[in-house]
Amino acid sequence: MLKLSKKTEYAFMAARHLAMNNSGHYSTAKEIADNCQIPYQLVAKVLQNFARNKIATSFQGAKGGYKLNKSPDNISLIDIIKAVEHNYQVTECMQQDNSRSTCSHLDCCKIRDPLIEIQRKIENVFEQTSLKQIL
Amino acid sequence: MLKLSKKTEYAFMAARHLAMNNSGHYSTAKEIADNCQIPYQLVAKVLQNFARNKIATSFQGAKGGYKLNKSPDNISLIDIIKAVEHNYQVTECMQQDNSRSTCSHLDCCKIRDPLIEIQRKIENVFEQTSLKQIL
DNA sequence: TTTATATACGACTAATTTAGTCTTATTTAT
DNA sequence: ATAAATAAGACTAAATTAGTCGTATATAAA
Repeated sequence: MLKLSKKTEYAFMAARHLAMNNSGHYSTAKEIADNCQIPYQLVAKVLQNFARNKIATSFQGAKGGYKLNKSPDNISLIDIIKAVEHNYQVTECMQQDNSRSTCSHLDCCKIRDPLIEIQRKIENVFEQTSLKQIL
Repeated sequence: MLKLSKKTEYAFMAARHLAMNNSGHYSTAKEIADNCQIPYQLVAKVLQNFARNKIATSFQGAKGGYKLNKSPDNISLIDIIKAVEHNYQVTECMQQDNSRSTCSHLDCCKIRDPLIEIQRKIENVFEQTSLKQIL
């Protein structure tokens, strides 16, 4: 429990790679996959998510690739997480697409509200850590 | 990702139930299962874990059950989590039974050390929240 | 001393989620 | 044209999580 998914780990690695590339050319999915030894298709999707979420800009075609939109100290880990994870809430009943009413534990479950506070604190940890800090 | 398992949710609920029982008799697995609408066998195991980890004391036989060993403000959520979850680390490579050498990402993976710090902060959130706070 | 009611616990199965692959379309520099 | 890249959905495999079953043991009370 509370384990980061590979998707998030790969996203951190890919973001790190993009942040450290100052060679002029755009970083490609293949390059990152090879360099970090992670499956090509997975990095590719992570990078597509970065582009969709404005963390990076993509350039299609030959000599294409990705570059970060902001400097690493202006990108927080929560931005990266939110870009690749559909749901990163600590409990199911906190997930956006779940209304409270779907909880099967009814009124017995009084742990939801205190857990929301915990969720907030954990999110804060990721929000306060910038990409620069993991370079 | 970062989702608490049902096991942990059930553990929080069961601990809450134990904490609020001042009726004199020991709380049984069946009672908690019925009251909280969670599968009997699962609560039973959670409670067994509580007993093994000295969070609660068990009494076998008829009129048996469980009672907490400490007052709710002296039990932190991390105690409860550690009692029921074998591994609660945020990344695989942080899990006790994994040495660094098993990481397939080799030296490319520089995210481990910063994540250890994040792990520490998250653990801290659970450590600083007592059972009393979720009653 | 038998019965009913509990915990203890390992083995197993089912369900869900996560990880990874395959395929096809589109874009663009050369 | 061709090669090299992103874009994206459908699919499969693997792993984890959730839940069940069966059996042993302990104990209060009839």
